[in-house]
Amino acid sequence: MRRRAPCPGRITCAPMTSAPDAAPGPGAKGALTARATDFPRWYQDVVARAELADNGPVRGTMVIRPWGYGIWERLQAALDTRIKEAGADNAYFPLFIPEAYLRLEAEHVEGFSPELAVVTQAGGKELEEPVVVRPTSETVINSYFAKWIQSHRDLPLLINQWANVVRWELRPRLFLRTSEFLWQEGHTAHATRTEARDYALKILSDVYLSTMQGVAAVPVITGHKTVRERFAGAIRTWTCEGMMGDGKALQMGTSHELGQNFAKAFGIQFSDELGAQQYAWQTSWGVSTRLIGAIVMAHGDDFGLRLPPAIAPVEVVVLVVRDDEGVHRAAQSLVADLVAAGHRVRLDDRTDTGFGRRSVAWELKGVPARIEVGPRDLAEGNVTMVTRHDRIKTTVPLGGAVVEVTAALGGTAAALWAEAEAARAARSTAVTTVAEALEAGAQGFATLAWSAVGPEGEDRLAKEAITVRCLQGPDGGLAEDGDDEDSLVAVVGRSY
RNA sequence: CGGGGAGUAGCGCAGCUUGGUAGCGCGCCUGCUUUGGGAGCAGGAGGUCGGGGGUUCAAGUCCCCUCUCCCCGACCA
Repeated sequence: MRRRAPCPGRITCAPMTSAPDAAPGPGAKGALTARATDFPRWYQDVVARAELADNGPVRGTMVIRPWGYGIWERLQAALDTRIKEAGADNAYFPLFIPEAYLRLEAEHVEGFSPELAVVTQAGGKELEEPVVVRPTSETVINSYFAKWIQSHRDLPLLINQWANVVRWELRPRLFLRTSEFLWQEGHTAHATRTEARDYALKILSDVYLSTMQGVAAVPVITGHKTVRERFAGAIRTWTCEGMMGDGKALQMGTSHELGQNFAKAFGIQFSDELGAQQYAWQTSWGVSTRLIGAIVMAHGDDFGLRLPPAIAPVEVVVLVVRDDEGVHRAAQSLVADLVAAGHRVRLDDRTDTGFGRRSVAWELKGVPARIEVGPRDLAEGNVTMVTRHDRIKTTVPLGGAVVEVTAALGGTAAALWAEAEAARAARSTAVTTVAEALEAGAQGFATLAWSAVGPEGEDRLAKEAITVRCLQGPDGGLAEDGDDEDSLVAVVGRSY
């Protein structure tokens, strides 16, 4: 990487004086808990100190603060573009669902009933028919699909909605598990099983994998869930599983083949080309604000959050080091140049607050690049650039700062990706027995033949809080329709 | 629901054993000096001690009741 090398055109290339081992310890003022010391505590600290979110007044609820919501908006934009490219249109369905709808699909209601919030009183009186707050919208949406779909010409029907959903949680964790969260849920109906399956896989790769890996720079593995782990009401659940900094897996998104389960429950039928009545084949798929938690836990370090530029609400912050007219002028014009170059920029000219405090604040928030404009550098026509992911400081000529920042931002995502992938590789082990999987799975991902596990092995693993995260084909790719169960590979580990 | 803990300033906590003026750190406000990695000094604001009852001359502290929250055991984006 150019910035590390002694570099012509620059005056100095210095790493920061405080190496990672100079991380603030427990005694330091306002320090973060070290990630290796207590990962859950570190996570909470980062979420709080980076001002991503607060706990809501009702247990399990979450207030998403502007910085956290800014990340969500960037993720949303990336996902929404891809969803539309996949042909789905946005729509909106109601928050309240008749309780009776949930009961129409047996597995579905069984899967969700423990976490339903049910409204029994409204308008000052008991409701004759209780309504549930949607935990997901299969039931309402499909009841309308049944009305809208009459002919094979109405298919495929591809709908997405951005919404909040409620699943009452006993053990809440900000972004990862809250009683209310924001997500996107897609619901589609197709004429054939193959078409539905292909669409579920298209979403998995072209929307989810593309966003998680290409935008958020989080490496994920894909595969399908075991019967035990799959979505209530699906015939197959495809999943994206990321590995967090402590070796635990996080389910970051799922895409389901629903078969004809809901079509039969809700009467979604169409006349085919021959005039015969057929039940539609369906999919549903979703990702949520949990992705923010994934980004924190996959990329964060002892100094706080680290964001890939594509989802950072601010890509570059220009810091006025001290109150000086020339410095202010230079900083302002640099901001203008950066904006003109297409970057999301913020000017920090709060010189009534100490420089160190402001630096630390932006570092905690994970802003990918900072430019420090101070009189000392400026006297020599320079500014200092700091890249967040490696915390390396570089002195660059003022006139070349835009080019330098653009180049640095271009390398940030790749660097974060490489680091996360190396961490995952270091915690991934191939094993052959359930006993070995118990050990390796406690540290990270253990891979072994599914035939060596099976539903019985799954129970054994579950006693140690280890689950099958996904099943893959013999070559490590997605399983093909014709694959023999015994040829599959299981990836197991602890999870959030 | 079973087991373990905690409620005192915005946040984190001490004080309770042995009742006697409500404290500390961080944060916040004002002023001055500062500002190139969490600044210093001085001054200041901020409290129904979770709630109710009782004992006592006197309760954050002792007794009874009650509420809430957190952590560990069965599900999930």
